[in-house]
Amino acid sequence: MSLDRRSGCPINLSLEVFGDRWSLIILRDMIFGGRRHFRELLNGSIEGIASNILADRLKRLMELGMLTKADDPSHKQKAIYSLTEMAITLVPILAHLGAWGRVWLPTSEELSIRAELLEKGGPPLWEKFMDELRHEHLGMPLDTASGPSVRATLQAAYQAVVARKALGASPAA
Amino acid sequence: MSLDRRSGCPINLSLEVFGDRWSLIILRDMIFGGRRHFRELLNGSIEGIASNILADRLKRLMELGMLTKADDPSHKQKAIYSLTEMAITLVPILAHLGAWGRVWLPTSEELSIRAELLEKGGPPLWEKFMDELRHEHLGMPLDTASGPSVRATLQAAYQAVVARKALGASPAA
DNA sequence: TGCAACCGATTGCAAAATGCAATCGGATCA
DNA sequence: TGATCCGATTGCATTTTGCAATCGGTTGCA
Repeated sequence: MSLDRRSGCPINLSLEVFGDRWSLIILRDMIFGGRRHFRELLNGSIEGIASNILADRLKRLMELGMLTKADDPSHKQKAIYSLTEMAITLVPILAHLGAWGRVWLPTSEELSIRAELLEKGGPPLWEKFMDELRHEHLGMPLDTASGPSVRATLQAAYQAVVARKALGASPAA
Repeated sequence: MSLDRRSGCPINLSLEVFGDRWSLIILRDMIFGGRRHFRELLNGSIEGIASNILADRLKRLMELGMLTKADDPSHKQKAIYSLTEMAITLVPILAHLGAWGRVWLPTSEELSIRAELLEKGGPPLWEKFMDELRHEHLGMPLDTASGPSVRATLQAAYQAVVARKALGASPAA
């Protein structure tokens, strides 16, 4: 919250941007979950952020240039949040972070399948995903004719794991 | 500090490890600064961590399996902290983070030169650096006959920038 | 031998951040 | 018209942080 004890070190400055418990969670939900509205972020994330913290972090991320806010034309009260290029370029970092967490931390299978696919896809997949995000959030044209979106692919893999687990421990046996 | 509101998501779990203001700063100083002792970490880092916070984070990072502590044979009171493999594999993440910060945040020239070199070196340089860290911290043999250490190279570049700036604005004009 | 400096922490206390539940005024929907 | 949803905001208890002083012990030096 401070922004003052800064030291010009890239890592330190990066930590001042998302070195807290929630900022990167919000960005994760926007990037991978496709969430754009306050309520979606409030109720959608598994971790359960409080509304005042969410409001504060959205404001802070806007001030830092990671997000922009606009009126949702379909609903006079709805605000729609968009990622900036600055936030979209976090995708490789999030991919690395997910890969590291998958190796070293007790991740759950259904929630780490996306990290696994993202890791396996490597930089080309990240680039495709970033292009899709630029399209969604910045209105850029989609130059690569593409097939299913990366997010849809990740989501489908997640659903497949959830469905398999719901059928019981030994589904195809 | 919680470790409870966990959600199995790799990114969330990663944030529970170093999603705070100081943990990653400490690891940065150990990795890039070569610091191994409490006092070095306390007085060495530009950002000025408090001693109680440092003690708490070192303990926490040990509990998480990122660090180990041992007696320094040269001094009965000195403790020497070592990185584990889990911490050493953060090097690519730190490299990416530094690269991102260098692009998007107001980094200082002398403190970002290391991030720049690390970025330009790419994965091969990171691997060499990680091997050196494994040698220093885990006692592994150095298989690649190597030339100057990565840390020394980064440090020399930093010193060169500092020296150039100390000579005044237009040194070679 | 004495004494200052240094070792890794720990303590007490003030300030700030966070978590939580209730609530706001307005817009939308039935 | 009334229930529901919208993005927040408020008040308050709890937790975390920052800061300075200090701890008991070790070391280096005169």
